[in-house]
Amino acid sequence: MPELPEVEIVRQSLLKKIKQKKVKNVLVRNRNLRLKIPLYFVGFIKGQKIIDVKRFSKYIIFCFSNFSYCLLHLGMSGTIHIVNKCKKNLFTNASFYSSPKLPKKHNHVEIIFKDLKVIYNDPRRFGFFQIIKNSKLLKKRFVRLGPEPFQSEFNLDYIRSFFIGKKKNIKNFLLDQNFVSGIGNIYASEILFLSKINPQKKAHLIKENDCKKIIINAKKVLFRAIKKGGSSIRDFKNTLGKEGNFQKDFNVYERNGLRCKRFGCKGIIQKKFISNRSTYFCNICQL
DNA sequence: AAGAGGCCCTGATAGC
DNA sequence: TGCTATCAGGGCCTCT
Repeated sequence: MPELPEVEIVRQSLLKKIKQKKVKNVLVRNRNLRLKIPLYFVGFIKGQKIIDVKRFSKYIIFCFSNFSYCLLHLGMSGTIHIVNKCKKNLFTNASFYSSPKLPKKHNHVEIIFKDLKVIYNDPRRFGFFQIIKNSKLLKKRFVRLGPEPFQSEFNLDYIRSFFIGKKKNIKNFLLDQNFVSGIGNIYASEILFLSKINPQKKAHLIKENDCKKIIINAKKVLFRAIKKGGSSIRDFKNTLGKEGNFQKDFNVYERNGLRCKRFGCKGIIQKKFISNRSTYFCNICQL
């Protein structure tokens, strides 16, 4: 599901709902996520006040009042639901919380506040929570990751020096979180389409002008996707269970066999597996 | 050292 | 209806 824009949508609604609130309780139904939830997890978080909810790349960062943190990565299929406490049913435990279309299976973790709860659901369990005990360790956690496309460090000099002598194709570089972080399989194809670059082009052969296009279009695609509430294909929903809208704006992703949307282009969108990941591009304007 | 490939896991869908 | 195979938006590990 989630690339940078989807994670940002989730972050924004979490911040709005739980900032300055105290964690009343934590319920771990299944600790076997990608990283096993440690035994001290509940005790560590319980009683903490959420002073901020930040994000780096595809990681949500809960910031606690004692200067510790909890990372949350949604993996491929993780979703967050925020459910309000339902006053009407205060005396019946059965429907204590209002829950429109709340999935019953795979609700692995619940973080409970006075007036609402945050539910983590993840069928494939590729997501994880991770306690980070201080800001020094937080910095260390992300030290290997490349800059986000929005950061000034993601500039022409950085990209050009990174690409020197590299024979890996550009599409795999956009997916490489150590080069640039936050881009996933959908937006990699979309960025290369806007930049008119063939996804299989070797990085060391990419000219300065194309690097500039990547810088501009990476920002553009991610920014637009955030504005549209993220992309919903298969299972992404925001914290209220509503779908995003950016999938309607896809130029290439899952459009194989269809006409290129670029004005005047007669191309047909192709699907090709590059390193086992589906990749979409126009056979004419991305030559 | 860089780069390709496998693997973690469940669910939806297609084909027989 | 019910099998099996294939594919999913991520990231880490291992092998060459």
